[in-house]
Amino acid sequence: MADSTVVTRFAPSPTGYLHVGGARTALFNWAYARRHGGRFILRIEDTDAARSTDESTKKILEDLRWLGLNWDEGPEVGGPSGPYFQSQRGHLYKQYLEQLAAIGRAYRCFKTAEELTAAKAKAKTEGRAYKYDPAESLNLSKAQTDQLIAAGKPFVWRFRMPDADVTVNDLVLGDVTIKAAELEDFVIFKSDGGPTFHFANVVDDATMKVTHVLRAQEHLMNTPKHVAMFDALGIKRPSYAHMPLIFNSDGSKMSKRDKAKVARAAAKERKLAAAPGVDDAAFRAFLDKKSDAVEIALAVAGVLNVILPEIDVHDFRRSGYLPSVILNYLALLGWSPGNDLERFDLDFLAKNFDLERIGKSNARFDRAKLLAFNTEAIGKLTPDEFFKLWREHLAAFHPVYLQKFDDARLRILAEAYRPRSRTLDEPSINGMFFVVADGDVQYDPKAVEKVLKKENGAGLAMLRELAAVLTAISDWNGPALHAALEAFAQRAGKGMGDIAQPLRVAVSGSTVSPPIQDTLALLGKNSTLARINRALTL
RNA sequence: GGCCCCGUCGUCUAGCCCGGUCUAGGACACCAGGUUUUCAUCCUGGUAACACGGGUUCAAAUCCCGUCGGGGUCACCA
Repeated sequence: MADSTVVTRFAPSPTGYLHVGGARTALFNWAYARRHGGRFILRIEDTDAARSTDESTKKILEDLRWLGLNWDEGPEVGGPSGPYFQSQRGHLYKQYLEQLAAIGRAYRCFKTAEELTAAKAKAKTEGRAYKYDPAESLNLSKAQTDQLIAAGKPFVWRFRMPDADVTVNDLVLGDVTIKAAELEDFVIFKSDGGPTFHFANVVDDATMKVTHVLRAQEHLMNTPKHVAMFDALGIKRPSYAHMPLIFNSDGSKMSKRDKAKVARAAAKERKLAAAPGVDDAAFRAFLDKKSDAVEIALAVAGVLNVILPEIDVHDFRRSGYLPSVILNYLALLGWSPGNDLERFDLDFLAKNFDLERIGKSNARFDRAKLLAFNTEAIGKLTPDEFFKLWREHLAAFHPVYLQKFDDARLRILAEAYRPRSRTLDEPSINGMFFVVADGDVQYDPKAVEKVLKKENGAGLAMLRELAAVLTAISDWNGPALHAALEAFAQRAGKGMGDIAQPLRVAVSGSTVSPPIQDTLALLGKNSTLARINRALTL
């Protein structure tokens, strides 16, 4: 039964990429709307002009689309309640502010930030909890107010909270009551003439006729403010559902700074003196924890070859996770369908998602489990599906492959890696030796020592014999190579592993590659022999 | 610190609302074997939890209270 009255929204502020926590919020709102045949709105909360960027908006839209979370109303698709950028809805906020002012529920406050800070400090030294005292502002006469305005004194507008306890009927947590004494008159219009988050949020939810607000639990203490405004405006409150938070596996908050932390630790441990493309001052600031710039973290990670923790949806995309897997895993963080069911897709959520089964306790993000889900999902892909997805991944993150390989060869490479890939990025990284010139293969010293030089160069001796065997092969393809190598192994009384490893190190530089006959076939006879000859000189 | 929310294996959770079927189920991780041409898979088995203390009851993971622990929030950020 379609309940067309349900309207949900996802309202990110465009200050960076789409965070996984935000993605889950979007997912739940999307799923709830779908489940009830309602509408899902995307709204950009860019009231903070200093931090919001168009670039970020673009990225967030792109990530949502990549995930498959399509919105019925919002940027780029329009809708009856537009515009969908708060920066373009100023007239509405003004209008509702006037309405509140007219009924005495909004008033000017001329207190400066310094005065407020001082009052807070005083309360602290006196050991009492600070609470904004509205008396002075409320007692200002019309004449006094006019005079202050005429004098150009800056002011904010505050909302007059009711002198009563406020109960929020949360669909996940149940009734939550906050005592009147805990609530204070908060700012709804800043001195720069723009609305604060609280006000814009409420006016928009009201004018967009949002019926259900599904958001993270960190907003719980904002909700009394929000419902009080709905009440003052005489507008029916939407239903609220606050969901548990998502943390790192160590219990810390998942934040962009995690990337800086990991990169900084690596830079210090390896005594990195500079990072490419980063000027010295900025780099030093980064090391001194004065800056957590993501660009610097990425540059450091690049030279030191360390993997930064994934935080944003885009990070997981770059790491080669499938959108369906991210969605599935995220849904499990805070929701469960019961019946020991764990693998499901968007379609399932659109049919089965409900608020009753949202959990109340915070969850930790477990990358190992995400990886396991991804491994399984990739294992189920057909060769064609894998090829298509990997090709897209390469186009976005490793275009060098598309320059070096035509689709026919790329398809063969894809098939060599498909059964041994847990992410779309693993083959991209592990297969680098396929796309570099023969003379540029990087030899891993440990692999060379262990496989080629150990025991008086037994591996090298083996390689010399193999070079002769391979040179004699005219029919250069997987099955033929396999047959030839196996025959040689028989004659030499060796196991396949004894011959494969020296060859693998010689042609790839490492101990890891697809099955050796496939690797050699893909590389071609010339490259194979050239690399073996080079390895012989190591 | 005030206020608010939460508390089942290492992690995510099922079970809790409607006490008995729970000697607490699943998944991931971990451990031990096995398959394998490296890697990645794959197969088999195993370890592992109701935070603690009271109470209610014939019976409590399930209901009540307290303690402890974790988290959120206290901006002219959102």
